[in-house]
Amino acid sequence: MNQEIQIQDVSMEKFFEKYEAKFKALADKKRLQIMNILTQKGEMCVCDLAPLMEMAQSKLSYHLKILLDANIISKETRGTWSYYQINQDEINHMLSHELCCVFKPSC
Amino acid sequence: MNQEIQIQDVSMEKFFEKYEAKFKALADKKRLQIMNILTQKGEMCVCDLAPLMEMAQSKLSYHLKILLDANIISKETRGTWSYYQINQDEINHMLSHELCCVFKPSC
DNA sequence: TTTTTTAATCAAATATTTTTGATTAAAAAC
DNA sequence: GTTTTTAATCAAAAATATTTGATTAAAAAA
Repeated sequence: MNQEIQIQDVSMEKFFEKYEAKFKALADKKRLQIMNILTQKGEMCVCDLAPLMEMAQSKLSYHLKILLDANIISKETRGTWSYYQINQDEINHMLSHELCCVFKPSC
Repeated sequence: MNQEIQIQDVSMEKFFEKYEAKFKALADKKRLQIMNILTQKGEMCVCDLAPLMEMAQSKLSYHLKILLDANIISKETRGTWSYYQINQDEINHMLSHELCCVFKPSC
Protein backbone atom coordinates (compact mmCIF):
# COMPACT_ATOMS: atom_id res chain seq x y z
CA MET A 1 0.00 0.00 0.00
CA ASN A 2 2.78 2.41 -0.83
CA GLN A 3 1.35 4.12 -3.92
CA GLU A 4 -0.43 7.48 -3.84
CA ILE A 5 -3.40 5.93 -5.56
CA GLN A 6 -4.07 3.66 -2.63
CA ILE A 7 -3.88 6.05 0.30
CA GLN A 8 -7.60 6.64 0.65
CA ASP A 9 -10.83 4.76 0.01
CA VAL A 10 -11.95 7.42 -2.47
CA SER A 11 -8.80 6.91 -4.53
CA MET A 12 -9.15 3.14 -4.27
CA GLU A 13 -12.69 3.41 -5.58
CA LYS A 14 -11.39 5.29 -8.65
CA PHE A 15 -8.58 2.79 -9.04
CA PHE A 16 -10.95 -0.17 -9.01
CA GLU A 17 -13.27 1.53 -11.50
CA LYS A 18 -10.37 2.17 -13.83
CA TYR A 19 -9.25 -1.44 -13.75
CA GLU A 20 -12.82 -2.74 -13.98
CA ALA A 21 -13.02 -1.00 -17.38
CA LYS A 22 -9.62 -2.30 -18.47
CA PHE A 23 -10.27 -5.90 -17.42
CA LYS A 24 -13.73 -5.72 -19.03
CA ALA A 25 -12.03 -4.87 -22.31
CA LEU A 26 -9.76 -7.91 -21.92
CA ALA A 27 -12.63 -10.18 -20.87
CA ASP A 28 -13.62 -11.42 -24.30
CA LYS A 29 -11.97 -14.12 -26.39
CA LYS A 30 -12.60 -12.29 -29.66
CA ARG A 31 -10.96 -9.17 -28.30
CA LEU A 32 -8.00 -11.20 -27.03
CA GLN A 33 -7.71 -12.68 -30.52
CA ILE A 34 -7.79 -9.20 -32.07
CA MET A 35 -5.02 -8.14 -29.67
CA ASN A 36 -3.00 -11.22 -30.60
CA ILE A 37 -3.35 -10.50 -34.32
CA LEU A 38 -2.39 -6.84 -33.87
CA THR A 39 0.63 -7.96 -31.85
CA GLN A 40 1.76 -10.26 -34.69
CA LYS A 41 0.89 -8.03 -37.65
CA GLY A 42 1.91 -4.78 -36.02
CA GLU A 43 -0.80 -2.68 -37.62
CA MET A 44 -4.06 -3.46 -39.42
CA CYS A 45 -7.00 -1.69 -40.98
CA VAL A 46 -10.57 -2.73 -40.26
CA CYS A 47 -11.07 -3.99 -43.81
CA ASP A 48 -8.20 -6.49 -43.49
CA LEU A 49 -8.96 -7.46 -39.90
CA ALA A 50 -12.65 -8.21 -40.53
CA PRO A 51 -12.13 -11.17 -42.89
CA LEU A 52 -9.26 -12.49 -40.71
CA MET A 53 -11.54 -12.39 -37.66
CA GLU A 54 -14.49 -13.68 -39.74
CA MET A 55 -16.48 -10.85 -38.26
CA ALA A 56 -18.94 -8.34 -39.68
CA GLN A 57 -17.55 -4.81 -39.92
CA SER A 58 -19.97 -3.23 -37.43
CA LYS A 59 -19.27 -5.95 -34.90
CA LEU A 60 -15.51 -5.56 -35.30
CA SER A 61 -15.77 -1.78 -34.95
CA TYR A 62 -17.74 -2.30 -31.74
CA HIS A 63 -15.01 -4.49 -30.25
CA LEU A 64 -12.22 -2.21 -31.47
CA LYS A 65 -13.93 0.74 -29.79
CA ILE A 66 -14.00 -1.10 -26.47
CA LEU A 67 -10.26 -1.84 -26.70
CA LEU A 68 -9.59 1.73 -27.85
CA ASP A 69 -11.59 3.28 -24.99
CA ALA A 70 -9.62 1.14 -22.53
CA ASN A 71 -6.39 2.46 -24.11
CA ILE A 72 -5.33 -1.10 -24.97
CA ILE A 73 -5.05 -0.32 -28.68
CA SER A 74 -4.66 2.91 -30.61
CA LYS A 75 -5.93 4.14 -33.95
CA GLU A 76 -4.42 6.11 -36.80
CA THR A 77 -6.63 7.29 -39.63
CA ARG A 78 -5.10 7.61 -43.09
CA GLY A 79 -7.55 8.52 -45.84
CA THR A 80 -10.69 6.43 -45.43
CA TRP A 81 -8.75 3.71 -43.62
CA SER A 82 -8.39 3.26 -39.88
CA TYR A 83 -5.24 1.49 -38.79
CA TYR A 84 -5.19 -0.08 -35.37
CA GLN A 85 -2.22 -1.21 -33.32
CA ILE A 86 -1.59 -2.63 -29.87
CA ASN A 87 -0.63 -0.24 -27.08
CA GLN A 88 2.45 -2.01 -25.80
CA ASP A 89 2.92 0.22 -22.76
CA GLU A 90 -0.57 -0.44 -21.49
CA ILE A 91 -0.14 -4.21 -21.84
CA ASN A 92 3.18 -4.07 -19.97
CA HIS A 93 1.64 -2.13 -17.12
CA MET A 94 -1.28 -4.52 -16.76
CA LEU A 95 -0.18 -8.03 -17.53
CA SER A 96 2.43 -10.40 -16.17
CA HIS A 97 5.61 -11.21 -18.00
CA GLU A 98 4.16 -14.69 -18.52
CA LEU A 99 1.50 -13.34 -20.86
CA CYS A 100 4.19 -11.58 -22.86
CA CYS A 101 4.39 -14.05 -25.73
CA VAL A 102 0.79 -13.53 -26.63
CA PHE A 103 0.68 -9.75 -26.45
CA LYS A 104 4.26 -8.65 -26.87
CA PRO A 105 5.97 -8.97 -30.26
CA SER A 106 9.37 -8.99 -28.52
CA CYS A 107 8.73 -12.49 -27.18
CA MET B 1 5.14 -17.47 -29.93
CA ASN B 2 7.44 -19.89 -28.21
CA GLN B 3 5.03 -21.58 -25.80
CA GLU B 4 3.36 -24.93 -26.43
CA ILE B 5 -0.02 -23.37 -25.83
CA GLN B 6 0.37 -21.12 -28.82
CA ILE B 7 1.48 -23.55 -31.49
CA GLN B 8 -1.92 -24.11 -33.08
CA ASP B 9 -5.14 -22.18 -33.55
CA VAL B 10 -7.07 -24.81 -31.58
CA SER B 11 -4.81 -24.31 -28.59
CA MET B 12 -4.99 -20.56 -28.96
CA GLU B 13 -8.78 -20.78 -28.93
CA LYS B 14 -8.63 -22.64 -25.58
CA PHE B 15 -6.06 -20.20 -24.28
CA PHE B 16 -8.26 -17.20 -25.11
CA GLU B 17 -11.30 -18.86 -23.55
CA LYS B 18 -9.37 -19.52 -20.36
CA TYR B 19 -8.24 -15.91 -20.07
CA GLU B 20 -11.65 -14.58 -21.05
CA ALA B 21 -13.02 -16.26 -17.91
CA LYS B 22 -10.17 -15.02 -15.75
CA PHE B 23 -10.38 -11.41 -16.97
CA LYS B 24 -14.17 -11.54 -16.64
CA ALA B 25 -13.70 -12.41 -12.98
CA LEU B 26 -11.41 -9.41 -12.56
CA ALA B 27 -13.72 -7.11 -14.52
CA ASP B 28 -15.82 -5.87 -11.61
CA LYS B 29 -14.94 -3.20 -9.07
CA LYS B 30 -16.67 -5.02 -6.23
CA ARG B 31 -14.70 -8.17 -6.96
CA LEU B 32 -11.46 -6.17 -7.15
CA GLN B 33 -12.34 -4.71 -3.75
CA ILE B 34 -12.98 -8.19 -2.34
CA MET B 35 -9.58 -9.28 -3.67
CA ASN B 36 -7.95 -6.23 -2.10
CA ILE B 37 -9.55 -6.95 1.29
CA LEU B 38 -8.53 -10.61 1.16
CA THR B 39 -4.99 -9.52 0.29
CA GLN B 40 -4.86 -7.25 3.34
CA LYS B 41 -6.69 -9.46 5.82
CA GLY B 42 -5.22 -12.72 4.61
CA GLU B 43 -8.33 -14.79 5.18
CA MET B 44 -11.99 -14.00 5.78
CA CYS B 45 -15.32 -15.73 6.25
CA VAL B 46 -18.42 -14.65 4.38
CA CYS B 47 -20.09 -13.39 7.56
CA ASP B 48 -17.24 -10.93 8.22
CA LEU B 49 -16.74 -9.95 4.60
CA ALA B 50 -20.43 -9.18 3.95
CA PRO B 51 -20.72 -6.21 6.38
CA LEU B 52 -17.27 -4.93 5.29
CA MET B 53 -18.40 -4.98 1.66
CA GLU B 54 -21.86 -3.67 2.62
CA MET B 55 -23.26 -6.47 0.54
CA ALA B 56 -26.06 -8.98 1.04
CA GLN B 57 -24.86 -12.54 1.73
CA SER B 58 -26.32 -14.08 -1.43
CA LYS B 59 -24.80 -11.35 -3.57
CA LEU B 60 -21.40 -11.76 -1.95
CA SER B 61 -21.53 -15.55 -2.38
CA TYR B 62 -22.31 -15.01 -6.07
CA HIS B 63 -19.23 -12.83 -6.53
CA LEU B 64 -17.02 -15.14 -4.45
CA LYS B 65 -18.08 -18.06 -6.64
CA ILE B 66 -17.00 -16.20 -9.78
CA LEU B 67 -13.56 -15.51 -8.29
CA LEU B 68 -13.35 -19.09 -7.01
CA ASP B 69 -14.27 -20.61 -10.40
CA ALA B 70 -11.57 -18.49 -12.02
CA ASN B 71 -9.06 -19.82 -9.45
CA ILE B 72 -8.34 -16.29 -8.26
CA ILE B 73 -9.34 -17.08 -4.69
CA SER B 74 -9.65 -20.34 -2.76
CA LYS B 75 -11.99 -21.57 -0.04
CA GLU B 76 -11.54 -23.56 3.12
CA THR B 77 -14.58 -24.71 5.06
CA ARG B 78 -14.29 -25.07 8.82
CA GLY B 79 -17.52 -25.93 10.60
CA THR B 80 -20.32 -23.82 9.17
CA TRP B 81 -17.87 -21.14 8.13
CA SER B 82 -16.29 -20.66 4.73
CA TYR B 83 -12.95 -18.93 4.77
CA TYR B 84 -11.73 -17.34 1.56
CA GLN B 85 -8.24 -16.24 0.66
CA ILE B 86 -6.47 -14.82 -2.36
CA ASN B 87 -4.64 -17.20 -4.68
CA GLN B 88 -1.30 -15.47 -4.83
CA ASP B 89 0.17 -17.69 -7.54
CA GLU B 90 -2.68 -17.00 -9.91
CA ILE B 91 -2.36 -13.24 -9.42
CA ASN B 92 1.38 -13.40 -10.05
CA HIS B 93 0.90 -15.33 -13.26
CA MET B 94 -1.70 -12.92 -14.58
CA LEU B 95 -0.90 -9.41 -13.47
CA SER B 96 2.05 -7.06 -13.85
CA HIS B 97 4.43 -6.28 -11.06
CA GLU B 98 2.89 -2.80 -11.04
CA LEU B 99 -0.41 -4.11 -9.75
CA CYS B 100 1.42 -5.92 -6.95
CA CYS B 101 0.70 -3.46 -4.18
CA VAL B 102 -3.01 -3.92 -4.54
CA PHE B 103 -3.07 -7.69 -4.75
CA LYS B 104 0.15 -8.85 -3.14
CA PRO B 105 0.59 -8.53 0.62
CA SER B 106 4.38 -8.55 0.17
CA CYS B 107 4.26 -5.02 -1.32
C1' DT C 1 -34.01 -31.75 20.78
C1' DT C 2 -34.98 -27.22 19.24
C1' DT C 3 -33.35 -22.93 17.69
C1' DT C 4 -29.99 -20.17 15.55
C1' DT C 5 -26.17 -19.23 12.52
C1' DT C 6 -23.72 -19.83 8.30
C1' DA C 7 -23.37 -19.86 3.46
C1' DA C 8 -24.78 -22.05 -0.92
C1' DT C 9 -28.27 -22.22 -4.33
C1' DC C 10 -32.53 -21.12 -6.76
C1' DA C 11 -35.86 -18.60 -9.67
C1' DA C 12 -37.50 -14.26 -11.12
C1' DA C 13 -36.61 -9.50 -12.02
C1' DT C 14 -33.43 -6.17 -13.58
C1' DA C 15 -29.45 -4.45 -15.85
C1' DT C 16 -25.78 -4.69 -19.05
C1' DT C 17 -23.44 -6.30 -23.08
C1' DT C 18 -23.33 -8.05 -27.63
C1' DT C 19 -25.14 -8.87 -32.16
C1' DT C 20 -27.46 -7.57 -36.27
C1' DG C 21 -28.68 -4.96 -40.16
C1' DA C 22 -29.23 -0.32 -41.73
C1' DT C 23 -27.74 4.37 -42.18
C1' DT C 24 -24.31 7.89 -42.46
C1' DA C 25 -20.23 10.62 -43.74
C1' DA C 26 -15.95 11.02 -45.67
C1' DA C 27 -12.46 9.88 -48.85
C1' DA C 28 -11.04 7.25 -53.02
C1' DA C 29 -11.73 5.57 -57.52
C1' DC C 30 -13.77 5.99 -61.72
C1' DG D 1 -19.71 14.64 -60.82
C1' DT D 2 -21.04 9.90 -59.81
C1' DT D 3 -20.10 5.60 -57.81
C1' DT D 4 -17.67 2.81 -54.67
C1' DT D 5 -15.11 1.83 -50.56
C1' DT D 6 -14.20 2.44 -45.77
C1' DA D 7 -15.51 2.51 -41.09
C1' DA D 8 -18.28 4.73 -37.40
C1' DT D 9 -22.70 4.94 -35.35
C1' DC D 10 -27.50 3.85 -34.46
C1' DA D 11 -31.63 1.40 -32.80
C1' DA D 12 -33.74 -2.93 -31.97
C1' DA D 13 -33.21 -7.71 -30.80
C1' DA D 14 -30.81 -11.27 -28.46
C1' DA D 15 -27.79 -12.98 -25.17
C1' DT D 16 -25.44 -12.62 -20.59
C1' DA D 17 -24.66 -11.05 -16.14
C1' DT D 18 -26.21 -9.28 -11.80
C1' DT D 19 -29.41 -8.42 -8.09
C1' DT D 20 -32.95 -9.71 -4.99
C1' DG D 21 -35.43 -12.29 -1.71
C1' DA D 22 -36.50 -16.92 -0.42
C1' DT D 23 -35.28 -21.62 0.46
C1' DT D 24 -32.17 -25.19 1.81
C1' DA D 25 -28.79 -27.93 4.36
C1' DA D 26 -25.40 -28.39 7.60
C1' DA D 27 -23.20 -27.27 11.78
C1' DA D 28 -23.24 -24.71 16.20
C1' DA D 29 -25.42 -23.03 20.20
C1' DA D 30 -28.91 -23.18 23.49
